[in-house]
Formats: sequence, structure tokens, C-alpha cells
Amino acid sequence: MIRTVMVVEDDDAIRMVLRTNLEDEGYRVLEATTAEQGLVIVQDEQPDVVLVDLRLPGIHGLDLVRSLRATSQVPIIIVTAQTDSHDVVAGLEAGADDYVTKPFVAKELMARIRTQLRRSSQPEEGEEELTCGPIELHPDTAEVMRNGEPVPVSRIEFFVLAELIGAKGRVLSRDHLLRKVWGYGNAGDGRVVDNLIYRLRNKIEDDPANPELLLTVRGFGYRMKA
Amino acid sequence: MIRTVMVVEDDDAIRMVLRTNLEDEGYRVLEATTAEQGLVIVQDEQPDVVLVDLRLPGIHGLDLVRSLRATSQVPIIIVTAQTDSHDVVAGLEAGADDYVTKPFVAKELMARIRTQLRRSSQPEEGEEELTCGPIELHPDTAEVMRNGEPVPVSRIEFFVLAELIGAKGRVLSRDHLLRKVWGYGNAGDGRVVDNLIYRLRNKIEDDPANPELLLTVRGFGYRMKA
DNA sequence: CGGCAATGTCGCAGGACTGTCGCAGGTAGG
DNA sequence: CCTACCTGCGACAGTCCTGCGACATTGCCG
Repeated sequence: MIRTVMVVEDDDAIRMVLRTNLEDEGYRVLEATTAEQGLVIVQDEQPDVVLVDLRLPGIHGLDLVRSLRATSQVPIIIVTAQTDSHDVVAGLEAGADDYVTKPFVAKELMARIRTQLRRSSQPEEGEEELTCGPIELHPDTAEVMRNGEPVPVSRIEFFVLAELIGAKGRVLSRDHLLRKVWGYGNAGDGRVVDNLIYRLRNKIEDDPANPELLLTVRGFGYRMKA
Repeated sequence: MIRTVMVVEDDDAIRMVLRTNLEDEGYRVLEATTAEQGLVIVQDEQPDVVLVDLRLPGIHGLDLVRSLRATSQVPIIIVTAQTDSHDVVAGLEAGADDYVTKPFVAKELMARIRTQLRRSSQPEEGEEELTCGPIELHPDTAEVMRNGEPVPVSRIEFFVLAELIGAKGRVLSRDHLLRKVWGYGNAGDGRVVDNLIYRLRNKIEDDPANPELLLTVRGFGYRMKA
């Protein structure tokens, strides 16, 4: 699962360093240079962690922290040059979850981000709605519903369906599915995917021979109806 | 509500300073001078936060952190003289939630403790009802009732049932149950969970061969009826 | 209209997954 | 010491899954 980290920092150099380090760790990185931008982006993208500098142009970082905390549970880490203990206390009181002072050591900051992610991911369930027409996926119970009726599917079938529905109508190649679901490097191997699709259709389509939900894209792969 | 903070620290002077500061803030303070003591006390008293020194006699603080984390979600703050960034990373990776270096500023440490408490107390809403159909769990007395009649269950059976009912119908993998209830890392080990489920069904299901409450989700694990 | 490649369809057999149950060591209490 | 219970383990059986191969169909192109 790809995690998103937002960086609110006006210093270009520092922002660049952060971006590089974060991307090396495999995070998706969002950037903002002002508190106002930061607020909007958090609303929009709902990142998994927010890094905030205190000294920002315009609205102060502390106020940004308070605003974020008022509407969101997203973990906030303050990253700033203010080393005074009084500032640390103020930052944490404002609602931040951690406080790192510049110059920071990248490794340490990355570890602190992981710590925040670990904690916030506990009650994780929001996720996106996994539905497509009459089909609903419930990751909590590993069940597939069709017109409200449960449909028995196997483990692999469930994952393939989840992958397809999660793609929201985009075409997924056989290779993509193999890697994501089966975990194969990509070792050329027969028609496992086709077979599975066939079986899935028998379970979720009204007329499996004329699929209306799980469509073939000849030469490319498969996709769900939009 | 009175919060409890445990301090694991072998230096008498520092422990005293911490105790004084914590009591001034209104916390109940537990003390331990070794990792072994610490482990026992956490099990016994379930403090709300644990402060751990890294340099302890005998078992190293890091190992204490890992042990605690294996069985408990209690927030852990490492308080130590090791200022090296490498140590910070190791500490957080081991499962700590924050890392403060000596000499620390009391005010800041107190703020970090409040931060941890704020986060860990979020999902706390009195006691949730641990019921599922005709089954009731009473954590106070460790009793299971079925249609109002007490059902004798063993210690482990009780915990597994509590974990399942607490999950409110979500699937729990065997691995999850092993970690939560047995506390195993995840050491590959046979079919302990299956066996326990079998025994539980014999106690709480009308027809154990056709379970209606404690359901199997093939390929995933087990879940309670919603 | 053929030919070719891609995909649909289906049965099979090995194997993965789970239910079931008996056994024995361990533990707590009497 | 004895008993009752708990608990982990292994074995066996039944069920379901899944990859494979073979053949049928379909779509594309010259």
C-alpha cells in the first residue's frame, strides 16, 4: 500500500531534500509552501502524514497545526529550526504528534514517520468503496455481495476482483494481475488469469457468456465496467 | 481520570526527578529498575505510558521495547543519553512511539507524554458491548453467557472469543489471533487456532458442524456473524 | 473466405485448507 | 499422590481450490 506524505515547507532546498528521501522510502509526496495551500491539499488528498515547518510565510505553522487538528486525525510532525523547548511544548500542545528540529538526520525523520504511520494505521478501515454496479466488496469480511446477496468466492478470486474494481474501469494486463495477485515475477505462465476470469464471470455475471461487468479488452487484458 | 506512567530507569537520581515531575502533573507513577521488572509490571498494572531508558542492567532497553510491543499497544517513550541518530532509528523501529534524549527538559517531556496519551485515548469510549447474538462476554468476570446461561470456557478460549467479537464481524487471520492472543511472533506453528475454534464451536454453537456464529472464511481466517 | 492469434469453456487431478478427534504432557487444586 | 482440566500436537478425511491442457469460439487481417 502506497502511503502519502505531505510536506509544508517554504524553503526550496529543504523541501527537495525531504522529497528525495521520502520518495526513496517509497512514499508518494505532496508539497505545499504555505499553510493555506497545505490546508487545501490535506482536504483534497487526505495524506497519511503531514510534515509542517513552523516558520511559514503568512499563516504560522502552529495555526496550521491547530486547523488541521480541528478537522482531521492525520498524524502531524513539526519539522523546524525552532529548537527552544518552549516551542516544542507549544507545538505538541497545538496538536502535533511529534517534533523534530533542524538540522534533522534523514534516517531519524524517516523512522519517526514510520512510527506515526504504524500508530495511525491501526484503526484503518475507511478505504475506498469497492463497488461496481450490483457488485460490492467487503474487505473486512472478505465477502463479495451481488445485489445484496453474498457470493462465495475463493481467496484469489477475491483479490483479483478487488484489484479490478480498485482500478475503476482501467484495463489491467494479465501481467499486472499476475504480479499484484499471484506475486509472480512475471514468469510467463499459461492462462491462469483467463481461467480465473472465466470462473469469476460464472459467479458475478447474469449471462457469463456475454459479460456486462467484467469485460475483455482484446490484446490488453481485462477491466471492469466503468 | 488518573493516568499511570511507568518509568523503567536504573539511575536513582533521574528516576526521582521523573517521579517528581510526573506526580506534579497528576500522574500515578510506577517504577522499575530493570527490564524484567518492567515487563511484569506492565502486564500487571497496564500503565497508560511507559518511559524506558536504553542503558539498563541486564536486558537492554531495546529488547524491553520489543517485548512490550509484542503484547501491548501501550505508548512507549524512550528516554536515554544515547543521542546518536542511529540509536533513535533503532529505538523507533523496535516499536517505541517517541524518543527523547538526556539531558531532557522536563516541560518538553511532559508535553510529549500528553501527546501520547491524547492519541492513545482517542478510540476509548467506555467499554463496548461484547455480544454477538445469544453470546455475551463479561470481561470483569471472564465469563461467557449463552442465552443467559453461563458457558465454561478456558482462559485462551475467552481471549479468542473476545478478540473475534471485538472485531465486529471482520475477518481475523490465524496469524492475527496468534499474535494477539498467544503472543507468538508468528512462528510457524501448526493448527492451534483451528483446534481452538473447533473447541469453541462445540461450546457456543447449536450445531457445531454447521456454525452460525463463528464462521470460517476459507483462505482468510475466522469471523463472527455480523 | 481461409489463416492466425487471442480468448472462452470445461474437465481433471494434485494439492491446499479446514474439520475432527484422540493423545499426552503440563498445571492447579484437593 | 491423584484428579480434572487445559492445551498443543499430529493424523486422517472430506471439501474446495487451482493450475493445466485440450478443444471450441471469436476477432482480426490479408
